[in-house]
Amino acid sequence: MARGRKTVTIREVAEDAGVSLQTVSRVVNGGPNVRPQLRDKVRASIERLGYVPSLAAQRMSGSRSYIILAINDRERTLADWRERRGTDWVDQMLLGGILTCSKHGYRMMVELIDTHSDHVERELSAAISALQPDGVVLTPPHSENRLITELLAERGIPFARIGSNTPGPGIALTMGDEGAGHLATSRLIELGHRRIGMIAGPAQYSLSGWRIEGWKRALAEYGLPVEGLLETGDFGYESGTRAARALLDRNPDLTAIIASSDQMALAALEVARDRGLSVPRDLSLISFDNTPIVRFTNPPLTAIDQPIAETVSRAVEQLIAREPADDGDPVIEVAAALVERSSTAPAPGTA
Amino acid sequence: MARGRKTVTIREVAEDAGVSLQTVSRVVNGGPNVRPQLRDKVRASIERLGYVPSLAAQRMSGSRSYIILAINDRERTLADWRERRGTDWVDQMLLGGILTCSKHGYRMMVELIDTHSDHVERELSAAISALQPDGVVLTPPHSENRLITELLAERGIPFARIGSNTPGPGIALTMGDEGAGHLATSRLIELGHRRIGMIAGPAQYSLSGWRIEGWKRALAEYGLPVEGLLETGDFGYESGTRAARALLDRNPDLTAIIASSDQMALAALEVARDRGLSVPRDLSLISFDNTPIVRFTNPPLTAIDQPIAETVSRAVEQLIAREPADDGDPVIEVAAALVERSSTAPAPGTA
DNA sequence: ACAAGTCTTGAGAACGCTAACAAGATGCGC
DNA sequence: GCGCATCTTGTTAGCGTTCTCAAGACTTGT
Repeated sequence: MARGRKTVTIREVAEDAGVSLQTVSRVVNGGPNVRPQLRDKVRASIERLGYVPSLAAQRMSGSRSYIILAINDRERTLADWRERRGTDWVDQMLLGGILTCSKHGYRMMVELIDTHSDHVERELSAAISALQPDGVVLTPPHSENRLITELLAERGIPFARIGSNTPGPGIALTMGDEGAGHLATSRLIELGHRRIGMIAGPAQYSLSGWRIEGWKRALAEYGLPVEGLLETGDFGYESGTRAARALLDRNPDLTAIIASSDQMALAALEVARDRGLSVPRDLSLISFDNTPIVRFTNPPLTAIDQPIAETVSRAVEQLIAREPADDGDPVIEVAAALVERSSTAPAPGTA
Repeated sequence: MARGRKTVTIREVAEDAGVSLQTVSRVVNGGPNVRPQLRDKVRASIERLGYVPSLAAQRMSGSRSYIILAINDRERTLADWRERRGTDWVDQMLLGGILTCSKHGYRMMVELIDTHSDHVERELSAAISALQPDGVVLTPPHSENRLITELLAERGIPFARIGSNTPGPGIALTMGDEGAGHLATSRLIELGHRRIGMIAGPAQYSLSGWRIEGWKRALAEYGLPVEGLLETGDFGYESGTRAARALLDRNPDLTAIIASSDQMALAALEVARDRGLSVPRDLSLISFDNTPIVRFTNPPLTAIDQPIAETVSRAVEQLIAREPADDGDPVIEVAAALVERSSTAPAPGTA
């Protein structure tokens, strides 16, 4: 079987252009000191032969690997997948990442790792040794995992922590969860709501805590109570059902709920329907994430939009631009926005 | 800045175990002729030092690259993303791919390519030269792009065509679209429907044609008419709206619609609601894809479930297991299933 | 016009691994 | 016990690129 034509190497380009390997390499990498005339000649040869440098060889020669590694939680990803729950979050981060990587001649690779297992270090370590990425993007809950951040810091690999707002090591990229929690709550208060329940995410995600903080701050600003209005879920549908029931059982006068994920909001919507509560007439609902699902529910949900793709994109930009011996790692905020749909309305009995 | 500890190389393992590099290499790759005693000794050293072979170096030395490349349509992916339409399809294929790759010590990389641009060849060629993947997974509409399949065949790179049922070159993996179209249509006929409209996908996707074939076959089996019952969309929401309107305008007696994507089905649902038609009382609806969205619509949609993850997983298995000089490329079918929810009911006026 | 730079180019080593070959050890049949 | 095949281990030569260093060509200031 004809193995097809051999790959074009830098050597062939060098011969074709009548220069040394090193000169071609300089042209390819935009090296500074090459006469324009020669440069054009080399470029012509590259174009004609269709030369593209081999990633593997580039890595081998000790420079960059042109690979950014994205770490996702295997457990959660698998569960989402198995239950066909939709993994839009993964999607978004991948898109933002891949697009930005390709813009800079990089590639993004995804690795699934169990945060909870005691192999975390080993798994991550193996991935890094095999790939030797130029940067790593950590998604929650990995962003907060000390074992992971310390390993990366020790290895001297630049990394970004998505959904974290604590300063280094590693670039932190937050979507302003405290602000988003505050924003959603404030809006409900403006609409006349006084008893606003919160279905938070698991404590293991620090962003869960921040959203709660924002919610509390808004309530405090209006002197509204907090007691008995907080429930915790795991972002999944079932946990949302439990939480919504608990909230409504405990607070007959509840008129609004903020859910920390679309799935939990969907569950709350269903619970409300079961109890004969009309959304938004009797109960207003705001969710977090704004995945495609919430546009097609009945009614469509008002939601906090998480600019995940944008955030990951920013993270990748930072990692690629990063100088090896750079100064302190920044904390970057990509603000979330409130998208109003039809699950929010003035509180019952309001003008 | 301390660059962190250096990566462990095969050389260090060899020294630690007191053997040659080659022996370590053999142990790592499961080479056949190593004395058990030595093998265990080497394994112990590997374990102790935490050695993991460098992907780049492995590729360099002329063997496999341990990389499977997945090609997606940039245009469509970007549009999906921009409009936050949900790219569950991408998700599913990624998951199936990544999981199966990692099971075999491979990695999956995603590349977005414009099918329509005249750079297709160049883009693909560049990706292949840079990555030198051991296999390529083509998703629709790339699966049918001659420029692409010929390029891959010529280069001698094993590849799989998802959503295609025509024999080689390249492994074909179909979800049985003709059968699925037939299945959905038959079910509706069983329910007493006689005027069943079809909103097909774009002709550029060959699976669109197959679904139409299945629909026609089922109708023909019952001597039912086809005329005026076919509309074409582009899988997107807006096109679904247009198609559904056209269908209902032209056929006042229409009692069922099959839509070739969830988005188009959602649009049809909305059109029906606008016209005061109750789903499923007045109009039954079956969609293709079964993405998470359709579980949360009102009513939840009956849908043909596309086993995308499963299919991609099978594709990857095939590619990895592939011997270089293998015999003919197979055509593999991973059958789709009908998931009944609440958008289908007996035709109006039926027992 | 000359010394001291700066720009431009090239030669050779190195990156970490495996393929191909070579050589020594072991087993087998007779 | 000898010759041959087989098993086991080691040695050497790349794979395609960039890095380091060195040498030649060109500037510039005086």
